[in-house]
Formats: sequence, C-alpha cells, structure tokens
Amino acid sequence: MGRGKIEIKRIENSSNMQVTYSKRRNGILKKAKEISVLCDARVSVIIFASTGKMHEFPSTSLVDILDQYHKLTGRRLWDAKHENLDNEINKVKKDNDNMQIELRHLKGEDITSLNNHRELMMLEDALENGLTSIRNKQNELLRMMRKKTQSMEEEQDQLNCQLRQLEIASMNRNMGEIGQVFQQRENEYQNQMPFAFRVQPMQPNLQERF
Amino acid sequence: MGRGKIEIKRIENSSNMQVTYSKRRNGILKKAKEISVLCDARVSVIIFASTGKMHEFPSTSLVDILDQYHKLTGRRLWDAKHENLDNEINKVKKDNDNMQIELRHLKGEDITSLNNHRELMMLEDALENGLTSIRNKQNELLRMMRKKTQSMEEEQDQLNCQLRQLEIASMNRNMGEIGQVFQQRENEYQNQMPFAFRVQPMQPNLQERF
DNA sequence: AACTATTTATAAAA
DNA sequence: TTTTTATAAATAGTT
Repeated sequence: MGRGKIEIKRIENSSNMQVTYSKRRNGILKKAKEISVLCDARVSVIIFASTGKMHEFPSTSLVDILDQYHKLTGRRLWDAKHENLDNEINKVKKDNDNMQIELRHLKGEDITSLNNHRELMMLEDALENGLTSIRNKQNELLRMMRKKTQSMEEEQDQLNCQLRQLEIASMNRNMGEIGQVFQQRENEYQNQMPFAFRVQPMQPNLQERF
Repeated sequence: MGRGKIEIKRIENSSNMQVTYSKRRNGILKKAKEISVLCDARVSVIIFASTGKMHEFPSTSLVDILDQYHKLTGRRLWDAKHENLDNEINKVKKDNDNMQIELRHLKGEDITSLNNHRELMMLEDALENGLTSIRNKQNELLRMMRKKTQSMEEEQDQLNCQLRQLEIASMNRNMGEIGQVFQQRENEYQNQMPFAFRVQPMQPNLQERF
C-alpha cells in the first residue's frame, strides 16, 4: 500500500525507518482502537521504537488486561514477591479467622454451633483456668499494694522521726545562742556578780544527741 | 476499506462482528509483526474477544516487554497491587497480634504485664460471662438430652404396649380357633348332649378390643 | 508534513 | 469458516 511494494525486512535507512515507524505505529494504534469498539474486544498494544520511546493502547488499564492474560494462559507475569504476598495474606487471614472463632467462643458467643460436650467442657476448663490466673494476679497485686502502703507508712514514720529530730536540733541551736548571750553578759558582769547566779545552758542532755 | 464505509461503533449483528473481529485481528497481528521487523521495534499486542478468547503478538516474551515498560514509564504495573497487599497484610497482622494477646490474656497467660486493676477486672468479667454462657449452653444440652431420653422412653413404652396388644391379639386368635373347634364339637354332639354342657368362648371381652 | 500512486485491508456477498 | 471482489484505508515514495 504505497507507491511501491516493500519487502518486510529491516529498513536500513534510518530516517526512512523513522517515518515508516511513525506512520505504521499510528496505523496499528488506530486499528486497535477500532477493533475494540467494533467488536467489543479488549486490546492492549505496546510498541517500543528502537530508540526506546514507547506508545501504547489503551493508555491505561493494562493491569486488568494482564490479569486476564494470566487467567487465560496460566502464565504468571507477576513476580515472586506478589505470589509471596498472596500466600502470606491467605495464611494470616486463616489464622485470623481461627482466632476470631476461638475468641468468640471464649466470650460465650456463637456457641450454638458447639453441640458436643467435650468441646464445651474444654472451653469451660480454659475459662476457669483463665479466671484462676486472673484472680491470682489480682490477689498478688493486692498483696503488693498492701506491702507498698506498709513500706510507705514505715518510711513516713521514719521521716516524721527525722523531722522531729531536726526540730529539736534547731531548737537546741537557738537555745545555744541564748546561752551564749547569757554567757557574754555573764562575762561582762563576772566581776560584779557572785557565782551563785550564773546561768547554765538549758537542756544540756539534748545536745548530746546531736 | 471494503464494499462500503462503516461507522466505527459496536457491530450489533453478532455473526458480522465475529467475521470482522477475525479479519481485523489478523490484520493487527500482521501489522504488529511487520512494524517489528521493518522498524526494529518491540511490539506486544494482546487481544481478547468478547467471548474471552485471546490472541497475542508476539507469542512469547511479554515479560521482557513489561520490564521495558516499567523502565520507561516508571509505572510499575504491580506496584499498586503490591502496596494494597502490603497494607492489607499489615492490617491483618495487627489484628492478629491483638487477638493473640487477648486470647493469651483470656487464658491467663502473659498477664504479668497487666498491672492495672481495671484491665484485670474487665478480663475477669469477660471470663465470667463466657463461663456463664458455656454453662447455660451445657445446661441446655443436658435438658435436651433428658427430653430426648424421656421421649425415647415414652416411645418404648408405646412400643411395648403395642407389642403386648399384638401378643394378646395373637393369643386371642388362637383362642378363637380353639373356640371354633369346641363349637364344631358342640355341633357334632349337639343332639347327643344336653345344653348345660355347651362351651362358651374364653375371654370374650378381649375380643372386643380387636 | 502533505500528496498521491499504489498496495493492502476489509465489508459485503457467496 | 474461507474466498471473492469491490472498495475503503493505509502507506511508500515523492514533494
């Protein structure tokens, strides 16, 4: 279809090839669009020029087409990662379902389906064990709290005691100052007063404890 | 390009469409091959008929083409899918972990980490509820079993009764025969014997029940 | 990028 | 389906 017939072999003239490529590429994409409309077909065309540039029809939804490709041919176009993810998700989902059922059973839901005694008894045992553990734990907590409060009380006692001692010490120091004042005066008046009136420090025994 | 010009819109006549599809499909595949040779291009054409049948060019190595597609466009066709799968897997795994923890707690395991009373009490409640449900269910089962045995007993009683009746009926029939024999004899000796010795059928009231 | 002679594709018919 | 054939469409070579 042109001025002359051409052989179907690589066009060596680069610019000729470029032109032909452009024309034929448009032709194919147009025809792809046409058949998809005329015949209700799904078409994917991807063309890479030798230069590396790409053109495609349709411009989207290749994923869908590839899914269909996989379904029909059994040829898997996706990589191992995809498959792994699929497998993993299935496994995890199964685990999930099982656990959900177990949980619901433990909570006493959906047990209408359980009609054999053995299963019910196993459930009961599990629940009783759980309850025992929980109550032990609670008791333990209680004991710990009691211990804690007790030790806190002791600590407070000790602190109170220390506080009192500090107060006493402080008081004592004041007393000491007063004593010094008296001493001073005593010295001043030493020669004027007989020894019988000399003042002794108050509570001398408390000073020993400091 | 045919006997008449056609509009590019869905061909409603099914067999016409079929013919057109076949011709145009061949046309596109041929042109794909041609451009790939003429212009040293890489081409992938995949066509699905509305019936689901697939044709492609080239018949292999789509994967390579898709690799190139990815390199050129940066659009990784499976990234979106992978991401979705990743998200889903993470979500499900999280659910899984939570459920596992809940399960272990309900079973009284790993509760050392639970140090607040509120949680422990909630657990306890859940377990007690579960236990109540289970026990209710067990009671229900027990009741059903009792009912069942009761109805079975009743049925057996009834069967026994019917059996006795059959026995009685059978006996009665035998008695009847014996009675007939006596009757016969009676007839035979009727003239020789006075009426005072005539035999009456045994247990005449049992016959009424049959 | 347009033109156009020619080839090719294909619509309708068989 | 495939073939035939008249015609539309595509395009090779030219401008």
